[in-house]
Amino acid sequence: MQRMTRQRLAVSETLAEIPEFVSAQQLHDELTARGDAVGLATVYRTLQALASAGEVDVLRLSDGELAYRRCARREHHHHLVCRACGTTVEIDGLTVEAWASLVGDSHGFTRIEHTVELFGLCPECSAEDAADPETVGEAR
Amino acid sequence: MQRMTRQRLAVSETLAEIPEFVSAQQLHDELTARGDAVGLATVYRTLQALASAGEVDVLRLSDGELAYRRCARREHHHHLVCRACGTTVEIDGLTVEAWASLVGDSHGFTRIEHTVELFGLCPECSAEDAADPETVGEAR
DNA sequence: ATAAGACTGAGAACCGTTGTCAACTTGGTC
DNA sequence: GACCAAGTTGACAACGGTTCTCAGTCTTAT
Ligand SMILES: [Zn+2]
Ligand SMILES: [Zn+2]
Ligand SMILES: [Zn+2]
Ligand SMILES: [Zn+2]
Repeated sequence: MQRMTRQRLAVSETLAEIPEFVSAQQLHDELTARGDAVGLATVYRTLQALASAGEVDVLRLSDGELAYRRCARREHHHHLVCRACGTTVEIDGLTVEAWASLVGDSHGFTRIEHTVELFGLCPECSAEDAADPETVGEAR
Repeated sequence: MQRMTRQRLAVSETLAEIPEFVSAQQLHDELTARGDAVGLATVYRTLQALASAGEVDVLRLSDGELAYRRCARREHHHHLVCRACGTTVEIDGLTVEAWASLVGDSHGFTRIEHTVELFGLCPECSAEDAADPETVGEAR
């Protein structure tokens, strides 16, 4: 039976207040900074649980680490993420959904799953980039 | 200046003979099995070099590890990979390419990059799966 | 209040990957 | 061919994110 604990609440609520995708470690740091410390192992466990319950989305950053985000919609969707500041836009991929199953079918594959993520520079970071390409960090 | 060594040749040639995506460690094992041993660090270095030279494709498996494959075409493309046996089909994604830049533009994002991979069960593995869903391994 | 068992957290373990550095090639030069 | 500068190798250590362990703690049903 699932129990309600201070730790789970802290993880869940804090995650809800962060609009960008964050790694388990970043969230752990944030919790600590807020004086709401939770063990790192618990942060990992809780995020996994939230993810497999479909309450949060998981994304694998280019360096391989996992990042989590509480998205507005629970239905399947994709993300457009700013590489410099992390700003994230939720995208529904009707076009890609159709494309994916079409491609799968045409090759006789079944049980198709797809990974589709978009990365770029958001409007603000694009402006900075145009002004001086060197200063635009590639944070994620 | 880049030099030609026994090790680089072994890695490059062996990779060319393996039709599936393989991890650095799998390739290292294969080389050892073929009596053509190459140090693990060298396998990693060589694969990185081949990848950044655009000679091989890199894919991140669901467990996070990197896998490499010498694809037939050097132009940008995507993959449809069998989760059970690794069979891989190269896909060109004209539809997704267009979709990705359209979505990026419509949100004012620039320098869009995309990650698009399809996973499923190939025709043979689909047949096994239909016969007995329990026996179909989920190797990758 | 009590007890069963779910949960926590410090630290160890894990595992893919990268760094280190002395010894070993390779390839151009004489 | 001999020589040398510098690219390359590989055993091993180190790294970083994630998972495991397990004794102690807390939640919840009764
Ligand atoms: Zn989302
Ligand atoms: Zn989708
Ligand atoms: Zn390819
Ligand atoms: Zn593409």
